[in-house]
Amino acid sequence: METEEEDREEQYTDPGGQRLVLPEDGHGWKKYGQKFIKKRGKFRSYFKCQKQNCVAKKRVEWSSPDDIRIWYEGSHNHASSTQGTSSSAANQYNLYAQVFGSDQPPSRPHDQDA
DNA sequence: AGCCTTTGACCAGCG
DNA sequence: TCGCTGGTCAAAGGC
Repeated sequence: METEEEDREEQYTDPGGQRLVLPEDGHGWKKYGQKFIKKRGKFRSYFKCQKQNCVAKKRVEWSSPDDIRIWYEGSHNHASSTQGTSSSAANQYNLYAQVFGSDQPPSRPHDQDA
């Protein structure tokens, strides 16, 4: 439906020196931090929308270039950069996108000690 | 020149 | 009370 699946591949550098391929959402994201979640044994990157009116945030968690998890937090104040031929789903509220299949929301069900 | 990326440190909240 | 983690910000460097 409103799922604008722009399958573009963006490359980000992994602390290990690898290249991660993230699907472009049609927005400009600015990376503002990266941390290693010991509780999960995975890396987590923090992205923020470049628009000042945009308070949307993007988070990427991955343990391997083949196992990446991405979810969005907040909502966009402007339509997707990718000219929405039709109505873009950029005005949705909290939504977490599962690019690599279905998974869990941003909420941590429980922190299993590592 | 501008823009983006990366790392470290700091802070806060919670157990 | 302390420790720990997670999250954000800042600065610098590079292209």
